[in-house]
Amino acid sequence: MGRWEPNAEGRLREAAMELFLERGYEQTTVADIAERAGLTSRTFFRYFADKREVLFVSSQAFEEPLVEALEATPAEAPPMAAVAAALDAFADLVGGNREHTRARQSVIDSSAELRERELIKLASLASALADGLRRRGVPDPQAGLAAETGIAVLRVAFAEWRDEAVERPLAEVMRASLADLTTLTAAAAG
Amino acid sequence: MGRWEPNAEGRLREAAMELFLERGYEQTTVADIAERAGLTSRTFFRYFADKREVLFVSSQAFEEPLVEALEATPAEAPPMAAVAAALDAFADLVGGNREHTRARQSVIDSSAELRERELIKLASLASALADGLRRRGVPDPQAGLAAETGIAVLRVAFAEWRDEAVERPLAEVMRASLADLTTLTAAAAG
DNA sequence: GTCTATAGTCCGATAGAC
DNA sequence: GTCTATCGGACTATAGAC
Repeated sequence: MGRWEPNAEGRLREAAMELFLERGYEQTTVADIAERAGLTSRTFFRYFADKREVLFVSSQAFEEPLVEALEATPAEAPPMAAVAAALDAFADLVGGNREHTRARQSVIDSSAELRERELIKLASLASALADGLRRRGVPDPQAGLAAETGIAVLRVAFAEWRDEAVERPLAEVMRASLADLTTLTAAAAG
Repeated sequence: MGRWEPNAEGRLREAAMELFLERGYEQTTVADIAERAGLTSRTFFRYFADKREVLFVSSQAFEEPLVEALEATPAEAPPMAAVAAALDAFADLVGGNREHTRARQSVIDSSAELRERELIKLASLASALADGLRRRGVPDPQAGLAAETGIAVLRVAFAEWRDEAVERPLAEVMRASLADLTTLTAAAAG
């Protein structure tokens, strides 16, 4: 047993979520969060680069399982099939916890700066997926295009899944969106 | 001739671009920009909600011509064809000024908070396009999917256009990306 | 136009673990 | 002694309130 309570980062994350839900993101200061966690704001900024980051896992931790799923698909699978595998991995990660996901998302939706942060995380994910495709030999611009399109599908399907009354598994919604996309693009080509 | 020099907003925008290129975005304060424009920082915040906004046109001004182009397509055109018309309008708007666009983009790329702001502008555009499609009778989730996919194509094509050595018109790069996308999605369905 | 709260940075001090 | 985690206080810029 040390001088400090363990898991400072986890305590800060928990305190932040509680306060954001209680009184709103903008009405909560970093000092409030630190105080509830039994720390000072100085310590908060040792763990998180800024106030928004307390709601997000690190880009690396978030991207790794998706890139691994992409890379685990057979080498001969077409690019969008590899992307679809990454989307399945995403569904595995967040699809299990609908209530927690909804609570977190309600905070993000309440603040423009949190929405900005969410978008840059997804852009970073798209970039990681594009790199993974390039390592599989997919040339540019197809690699970037497949990755960005995959993220577009993820965004739409995730929003649909969050809001739907008749609840389907996230992976199912994603697969349906991917199929819709194929129909949409085929129709425009004709 | 009034009491003040005219076009305060334009002068602020120009001063900002100059300073960002001279010494970098983060090394420039709002007070610096206001001073070069002969104004105070208080006035800066009357025209722009925050420091980042000085590099962006208002969402409405940016989105209007694209939504109009989308709505001007024949009613029987498939959703992605209407989106393609919006992308053509985008190419018309920014494709003429490659050097200015490159300079502005180099500033945006230099700062994480500017990249965040750019992404939320594009997300807002996607939302406006989706609304336009819904008004044409395109149901959900197809409307959202077509709009988000269109923005994915825009992003990839724009990045390619900016960086290419053998310069093609932006509209041409966009059309090629859209065709690539059709190929990619068709291959995955098989 | 002034005044103020908050975010975020910097340097250094301190208390324990090893 | 070194290393790591926390705290203290001073500081600037953004942004909003009065």
